[in-house]
Amino acid sequence: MPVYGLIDANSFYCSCQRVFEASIRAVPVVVLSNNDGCAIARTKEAKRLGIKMGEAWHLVRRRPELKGVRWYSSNYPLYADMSRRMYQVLESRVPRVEPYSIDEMFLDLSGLPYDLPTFCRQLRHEVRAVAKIPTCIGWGPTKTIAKLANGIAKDRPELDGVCDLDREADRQAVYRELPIGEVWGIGRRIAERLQRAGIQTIADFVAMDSRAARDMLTVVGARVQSELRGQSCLPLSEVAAPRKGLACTRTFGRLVDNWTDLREAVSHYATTAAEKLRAEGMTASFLTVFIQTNPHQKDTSWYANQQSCGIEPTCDTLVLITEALRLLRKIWKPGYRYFKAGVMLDGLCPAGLQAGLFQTRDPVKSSRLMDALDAVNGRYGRGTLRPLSTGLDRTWRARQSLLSPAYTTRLEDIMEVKAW
DNA sequence: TCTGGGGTCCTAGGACCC
DNA sequence: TCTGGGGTCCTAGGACCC
Repeated sequence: MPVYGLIDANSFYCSCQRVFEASIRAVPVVVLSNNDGCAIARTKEAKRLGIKMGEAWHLVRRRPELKGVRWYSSNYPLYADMSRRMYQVLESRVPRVEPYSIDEMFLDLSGLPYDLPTFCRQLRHEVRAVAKIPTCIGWGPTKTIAKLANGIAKDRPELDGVCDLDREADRQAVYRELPIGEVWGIGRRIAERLQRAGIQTIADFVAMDSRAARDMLTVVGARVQSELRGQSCLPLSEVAAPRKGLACTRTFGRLVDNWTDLREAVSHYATTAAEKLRAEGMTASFLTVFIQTNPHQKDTSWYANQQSCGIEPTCDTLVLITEALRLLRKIWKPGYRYFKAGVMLDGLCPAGLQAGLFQTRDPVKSSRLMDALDAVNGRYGRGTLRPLSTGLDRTWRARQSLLSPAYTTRLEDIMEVKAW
């Protein structure tokens, strides 16, 4: 029988901030989304103060009881690097590890010659000691059960950060207690639909006729049900599937009402998207540009539109900018105050695989230019060398009023320790 | 002052073809 | 001339995840 584990960092982004700032280790900490819009990570102290996931920060921060909360703009390069460190520790101790998200990894714990509760406690302590990140671990016969166990480990401090749902009897007890909405893969909509049908707890759902579950919730719901019954449907995969698309989209720091700024922003997003593409050694053959005014204000001043086109597979920044701006010209309407824009790339293929029969550009020249661009920016920092169309002032950029240093990924930001 | 930025998978329905 | 079935591909939209 397989045993799947799930290790999940506690308040990951906040924990990353705490690694480098001893003074915030015991105080409530919040990390904000791009543009300092809403709270996307909270420590348990912050949760206790009633700060909800996704709450608009400009509203929350006025509450008097939140005076002592320390908050940060999100710093993704830092979090990505801390995630890598966490993975390295796990990889050295567990035969197979599947990175699932930036702060979660599935573990294959099948057939290990250890007592699992003891082993998992040690694993937690090692991640804490080496990568400096606090975690919880849950496990069971399927990924869905491991995920559920992980949630329980988080909620119940008396479990010392681990939860074992490998035994049927333990699961049944848990299933009777927990609402169906707690299950991975059952979101708000589906939970509501199930509740209307009289299904409240996980036990109710597990007992539901499989055909009825399938008819109501399609194959997705049927799979969740099987997994909860202990039949594994979601295998562990150590190699990430090649991604299908990527995007660079941003809310502006202020509303943008003129063509020049919008053009700069879209050029900038196309540049970033192209950099991501090259970093993964891919080309794209489908490009989408979208713009929108404030979606929270849908009256006559609201406008949203998008345009897509197929392109000769490329990862060339200049080509992507040209195409993106051509699409932008088609959808741009003057007189609106734009709130957000984005560039999305699809039809991703490994670079160098499919040289088109009727190549209209010189691929050697393009790839040399892009290599040079990436080399300069790699050495002297992103954006050192960039197309002029991405703008000089860039006043539309998102707010990041409290961005912490990139402690582990930028040499200038490395911590200085003075001893005397 | 005013609300994130990514991704995935599945299904339904239309177009088109044999 | 009329009618039927079945397959593929594409897209939009919904639901989920972090």
